Amino acid sequence: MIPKQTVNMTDVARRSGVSIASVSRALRGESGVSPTTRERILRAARELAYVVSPEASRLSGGATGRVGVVVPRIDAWFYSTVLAGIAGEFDTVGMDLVLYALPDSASRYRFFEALPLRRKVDAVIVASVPLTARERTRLDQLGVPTVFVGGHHPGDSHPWVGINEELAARQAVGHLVRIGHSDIAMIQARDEEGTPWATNEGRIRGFHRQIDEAGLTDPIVVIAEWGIDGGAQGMEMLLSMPQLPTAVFCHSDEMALGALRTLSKSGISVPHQISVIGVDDHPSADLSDLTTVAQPVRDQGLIAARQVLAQLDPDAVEAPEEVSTLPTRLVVRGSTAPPR
Amino acid sequence: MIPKQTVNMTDVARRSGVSIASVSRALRGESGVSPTTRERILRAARELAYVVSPEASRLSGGATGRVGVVVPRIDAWFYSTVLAGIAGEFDTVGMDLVLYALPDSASRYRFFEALPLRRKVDAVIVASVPLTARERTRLDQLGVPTVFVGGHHPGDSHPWVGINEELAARQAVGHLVRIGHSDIAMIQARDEEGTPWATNEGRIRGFHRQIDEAGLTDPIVVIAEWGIDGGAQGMEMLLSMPQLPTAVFCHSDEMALGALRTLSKSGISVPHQISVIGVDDHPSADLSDLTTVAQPVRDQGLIAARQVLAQLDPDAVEAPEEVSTLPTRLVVRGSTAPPR
DNA sequence: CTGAAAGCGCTTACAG
DNA sequence: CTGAAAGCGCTTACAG
Repeated sequence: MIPKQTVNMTDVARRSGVSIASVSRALRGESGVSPTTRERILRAARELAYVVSPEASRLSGGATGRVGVVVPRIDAWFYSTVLAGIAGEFDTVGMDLVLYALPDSASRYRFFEALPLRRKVDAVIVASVPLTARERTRLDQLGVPTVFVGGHHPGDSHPWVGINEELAARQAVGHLVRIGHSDIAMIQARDEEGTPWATNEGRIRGFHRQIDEAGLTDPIVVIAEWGIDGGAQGMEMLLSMPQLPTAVFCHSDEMALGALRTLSKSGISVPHQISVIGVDDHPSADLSDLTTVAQPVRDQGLIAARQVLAQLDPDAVEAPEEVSTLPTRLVVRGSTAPPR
Repeated sequence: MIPKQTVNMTDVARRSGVSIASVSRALRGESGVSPTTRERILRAARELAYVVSPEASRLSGGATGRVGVVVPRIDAWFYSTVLAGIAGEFDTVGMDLVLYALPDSASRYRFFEALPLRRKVDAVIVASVPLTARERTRLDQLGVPTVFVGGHHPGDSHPWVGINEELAARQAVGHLVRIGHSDIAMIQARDEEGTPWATNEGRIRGFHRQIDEAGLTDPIVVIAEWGIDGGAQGMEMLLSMPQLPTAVFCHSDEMALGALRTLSKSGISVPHQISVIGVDDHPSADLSDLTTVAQPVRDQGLIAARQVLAQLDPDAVEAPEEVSTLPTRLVVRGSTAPPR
């Protein structure tokens, strides 16, 4: 029994012997429909494999059943994992996910000026995109609930979920200090377009604070482009200096992996001659035996999704905390050891 | 100058002194509007910062401006990279991407039975999801153009883009044979739910064909679950056999990376005691110095996106081949060497 | 609890 | 070239 292409509410109404008004109410779980009628309607809808037209629903004042999700890029472990967390939650309630990637400043500009999401979604999740005041304003003009994942605290009343970047850096550097290192360098990440990523700022701050607290002075810092190759270059910079530090804190695991590659090519033994630590617990960190500070990533997506769903329908989902700072955790592996 | 939320076509019509029919025609660039009128309308629309309501447009016969994209999962390198390719193309024409992940058979079942994409999208891209006949039928019932990425050839007239999985496997095994190996094992991937992935089948076939052609007999084959841990387990199985092969062809780089991990833990030197090769050219393959057969992944998404856009508007985009088989390429790194 | 009807903001024959 | 009007498939007061 193949359902027709164009089953609409009228078909469901006819099949269950009621008006479309009742069908509409029953389908949206509104009160004011008798249990018997509701049951009959739901069965008819199921049998016809009926799907509400989001366009019509929206046009007459309903919701779109869609949430926009904005990420800097899709093909990076962190974001694809956050997306998976969001998608998993949305799937359980039948919410659709409209995906926007803003890989460069041109696409970011277009996005915030044209606001392509306008009138198309019930809510928005913004993952780790640093916003200017102007962009913040434009986002608010969408007039829908907005939830942030990672990046800067929105400051105002928007829900946020993420980690304490500064603390994560301190956990990493603290580990190095605790096992005896006093000559600790950092490979920092830079954005070629100068975007002020909260992650960068937080981890740099944490590094310096922890160094200060340990009473160490003048740590060496090199800055390279974000990513594996950047990490490799950062380590090359360190290698070109007169003296090698005994340990290196890398902005992220991906940069640490690049650093490890450079060290391996140079025949410098890890952790024997130098300790290396990252942040994230990227899947490759395990493979490369990299010590790191793990952050829960999928959970960040999951919680952001729940936050959005709770805002849209407080009865359907229990709302997480307005601000959820998830815990990070030191994962000790073979790339760190006491200095010789 | 912040545009008001509620400017509609009637406002534009009033301001330019014409009917909404003319406004609609002028705005969509249809013929049959005098230059003067058109000019007046466009100016009014600009002054009011008018944006067409996509809902209303769709409801009265227009397109949704949305394409559904279906992937088995989001947080795996291959799929997130394909998605990035698709998203990049869509962004250039303002097409929205509605994302669906089908991580297990339950979600797959729900998806194909409920067809949540119905009436919501202008077209669909299906990435590497093996389809039953029933699922194929259901997909067709969406009644929109459908394009496939990877996986099985659709067989019928749907466009497809992917690689020749069998050839990729032969390129890998051929390399091992060429440098002198004759004792070559394979670590195959299994799906816990028994899904018949085209990738598995193609690569297994390629392995055996190439082994046969080389005149080798009775290759050892172990089967493990897809992924890094599966690869590690597969190698453990090989290590428990009386004799180690001189080379191992792994279903994918991720499985090869797991295999390398096991070897490293066992103190077995690569490529000295055993050569390891994978398929994909996953970013970690470079880091781990893994020889592999590279496939273009982003391009698969990009081409699928163009294919869809061309079907929706032949004038806007030049259509790629109906069937695009992209080339794969041997990438020799340090994990393979002639046998001792 | 249930239904008839207005209306959401467009597109598109159909007339003129 | 231009406009009046039907209609897309819903939601939501308003009645009963």
